[in-house]
Amino acid sequence: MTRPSEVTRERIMKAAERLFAERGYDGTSIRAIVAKARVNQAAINYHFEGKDGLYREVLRAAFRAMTEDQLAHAAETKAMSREEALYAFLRRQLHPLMGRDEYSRHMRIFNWETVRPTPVFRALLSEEAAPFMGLAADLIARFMPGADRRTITVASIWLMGQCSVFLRNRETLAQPPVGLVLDDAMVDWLSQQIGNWVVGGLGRPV
Amino acid sequence: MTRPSEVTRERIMKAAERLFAERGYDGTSIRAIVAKARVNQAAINYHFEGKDGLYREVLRAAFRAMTEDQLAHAAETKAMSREEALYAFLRRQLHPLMGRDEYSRHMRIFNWETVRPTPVFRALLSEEAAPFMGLAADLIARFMPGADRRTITVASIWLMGQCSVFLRNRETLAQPPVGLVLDDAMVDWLSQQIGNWVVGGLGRPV
DNA sequence: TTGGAATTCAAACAATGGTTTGAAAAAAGG
DNA sequence: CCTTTTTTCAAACCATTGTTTGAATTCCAA
Repeated sequence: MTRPSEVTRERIMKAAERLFAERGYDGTSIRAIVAKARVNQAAINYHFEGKDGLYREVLRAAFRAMTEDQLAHAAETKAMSREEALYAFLRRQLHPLMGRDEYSRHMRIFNWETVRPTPVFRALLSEEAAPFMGLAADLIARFMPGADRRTITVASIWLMGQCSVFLRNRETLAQPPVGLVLDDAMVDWLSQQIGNWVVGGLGRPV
Repeated sequence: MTRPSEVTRERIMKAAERLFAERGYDGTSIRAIVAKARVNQAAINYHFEGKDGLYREVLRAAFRAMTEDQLAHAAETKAMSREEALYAFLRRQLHPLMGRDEYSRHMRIFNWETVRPTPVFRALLSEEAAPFMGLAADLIARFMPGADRRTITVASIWLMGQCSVFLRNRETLAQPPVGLVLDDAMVDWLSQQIGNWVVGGLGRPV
């Protein structure tokens, strides 16, 4: 409940989130975090019981913010047509392509986890991923009425992956030989385009 | 040209490839490599001028093998119908889902690079990625005659990304709450399914 | 104001990382 | 066979890492 301790705690969390997003867990040192946060080195052990504990806390916060954001839009999505809902979903997915806001950082942290998930992430996922997956599954089900569970599941994963190749390789794609410029207009066009392909693909399930 | 030195060089390369694929660059220590390769610790510095040099060499070899493999199939792909060619392309992409062969390891090494590309990888990509991209672009062009360059480019990237979500999250998807079992039959079914969606999507470009 | 708890701090610790060293062993060439 | 070069080896080196320590400081309630 004490005020000053909360301040440094918050400073550490903020700095750590940025660094973990940028360089991953292994690439981020305690000393780099405390330098950025302008706190003493021992503070991390005092407040989080080590680097692991800090990472767990950052991951938790990122995950919570992420699902909250998506679930907040769930209600309004239900009111849309299935096509509109799909475009909205894709746009929200592609949004991190621009800017370095909080949402983008969270995506980046999760990206690090995809190659070799830490136990912390695994636990988090098995606890809280269900409602998140449910959103995509609901959306898919509107395009594929009568499909079996496995198909719905795979299609949901497939849908979530539609944008990930652009998200993940953002930096690489911006350079030669591709040279993809990712401004606001481009993201708009991109979600439209991908949306069309997805609608067309799911529209005629063989 | 000396024989014995080539042997240890090869031993190191082989062990390093496996470990880099499994744990990434940062997660792999020199000591772990030499232990697996059964060589002296100083051998890496002697033969590769350090960890960086070894990694560069592994990356180069992986990249070369990869493009060779893809280009080898390019000819036979041209003879197929566009649908058949697409299924073949997808199947080759999804292949690393099973087994721990060389091809799968190479894909895994590249996966590590997508989060934060090393300068080595960047250079390699800008030098040799063009023919690789060209394959996908050619395939796409058969489905989208008359489309402009940008659309073709984006669609090619999109196509290559169709499978990546399954590849990259393989371990995570295998566990609850998704629990995707990835045996031979599943990979077959998966490429078929994705193929259908892609064909449908590209079939009606708005 | 004061006394005890919470927090900060600089310094040191222990472990692990990549790299270097200099001598010993092996191989190659004459 | 002897010399020269190449290759291996055990050990040490040095930088960096996460963590611990114990004293100093700040905070807050009594």
